Amino acid sequence: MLSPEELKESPIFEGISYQSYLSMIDCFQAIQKTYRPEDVAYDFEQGGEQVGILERGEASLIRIDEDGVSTVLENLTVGSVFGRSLAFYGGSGDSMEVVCRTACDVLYIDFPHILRRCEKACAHHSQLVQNMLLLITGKAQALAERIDVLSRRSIREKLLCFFHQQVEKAGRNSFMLPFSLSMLADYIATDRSAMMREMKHLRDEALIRTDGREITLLD
Amino acid sequence: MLSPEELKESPIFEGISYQSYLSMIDCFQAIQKTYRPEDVAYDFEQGGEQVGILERGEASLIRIDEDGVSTVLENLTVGSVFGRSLAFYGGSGDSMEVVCRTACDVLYIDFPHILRRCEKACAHHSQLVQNMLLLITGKAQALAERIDVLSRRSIREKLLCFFHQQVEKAGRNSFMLPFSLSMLADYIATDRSAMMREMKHLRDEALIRTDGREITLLD
DNA sequence: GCTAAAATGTGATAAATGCAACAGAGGAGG
DNA sequence: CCTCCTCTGTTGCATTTATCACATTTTAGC
Repeated sequence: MLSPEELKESPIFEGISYQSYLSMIDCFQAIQKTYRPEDVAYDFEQGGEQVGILERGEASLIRIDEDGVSTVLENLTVGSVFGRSLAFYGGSGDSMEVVCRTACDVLYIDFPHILRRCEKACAHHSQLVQNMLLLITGKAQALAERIDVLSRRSIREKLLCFFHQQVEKAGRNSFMLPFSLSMLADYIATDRSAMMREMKHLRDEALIRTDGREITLLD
Repeated sequence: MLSPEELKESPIFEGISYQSYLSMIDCFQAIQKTYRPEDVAYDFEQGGEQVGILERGEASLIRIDEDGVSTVLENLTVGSVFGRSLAFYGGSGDSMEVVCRTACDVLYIDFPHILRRCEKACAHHSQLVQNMLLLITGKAQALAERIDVLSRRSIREKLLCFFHQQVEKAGRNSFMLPFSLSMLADYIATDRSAMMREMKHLRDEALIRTDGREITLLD
């Protein structure tokens, strides 16, 4: 349950009065949960039609294949949404989980309920649908960005594409890596040592400069 | 402009009366256009805040890099949405276009307008937001599926992942490839001949059987 | 501060992949 | 019928990438 102050910060309930919020929580049977680092917040096997909205903290959506190899599919931050209804990475018998990287607050809502007309009088139901539209648009953008990187044919191109994206966001030609180099290798779906070698080449050719996790694109 | 019959088939205007549709077309300044095969329906440079909704036909979202190499980023079918606001593959200076594969009808709407409260009385504005939510959810699912494939580490794994997805959708262990083998290589971001080689290996090991574009997963 | 764990950095070698080149099959259009 | 074009299928060879192995540095926990 959110306090009136927290409500203002909530990505999904933004623009909704505290009064409406209370009746909507009831109407949607929304559940708020708090997790500690390393906790598993959501399992795609069970999850059902529930969608999770990350209200606080950072988490990762992990895929674990038959051989036990795990891969980060998405990095979730405040305002990220997840759930089988939204992005069912299905087919192969791999299991998938949302694992908290930090302490997290997650709000769960029954997704089909959002799309149904509200029997009880939820004054701001349509506002909530609109907020959800914004959140999912954000998700689509993040996924599209990732595809832009992954569809490159070599490690070098993947790295440069990712660096360009980050530089674009930062608004200047250097930026802080949002995660470790190991996770970067995972993000671009290549071997870590191969990626390190390629980064060295980029440094040698003076295409980038690195200082810890700060990376500068030279032009 | 849609006829009352066509309206019923429209993914974005579903559940909206013809009367409301007419006033919404006006309110949203929606524009419907028809294209022939090979036409460019949308250029991400110009497109602005408009989103396109594919009402009829098939199209592809293509990225063209500095060297002129083009890559299929998305395959669009009826109900697909596209536009810079939805998925800005930005950063690198590559250009991006939506190219029609068949004859297409596309409806363009100003996206921010959807999110603003309607000054004129659009009775079904919230229904439209809800429909848009469904369409974008579909897009997110398609993107997530692609990432599931692209995040695999080898051609073999990519192929098997893709085949499993298709088998899952078909509901039986064989399916028709939705596009040519050349485009499949593009979809999984690898060299065509390398992919052909790997498919031969899969055939030799009796993991799959192929007959033209019909592929059967053996177990 | 100490210790264990994770992250970083590098190299040799094997395996996978990309590239270029070619040839046959099939379709579209004159 | 012929021609042009795209799709399919295949190969040898060069390059890229993954694997393994190791040393060093940084981080986190007690």
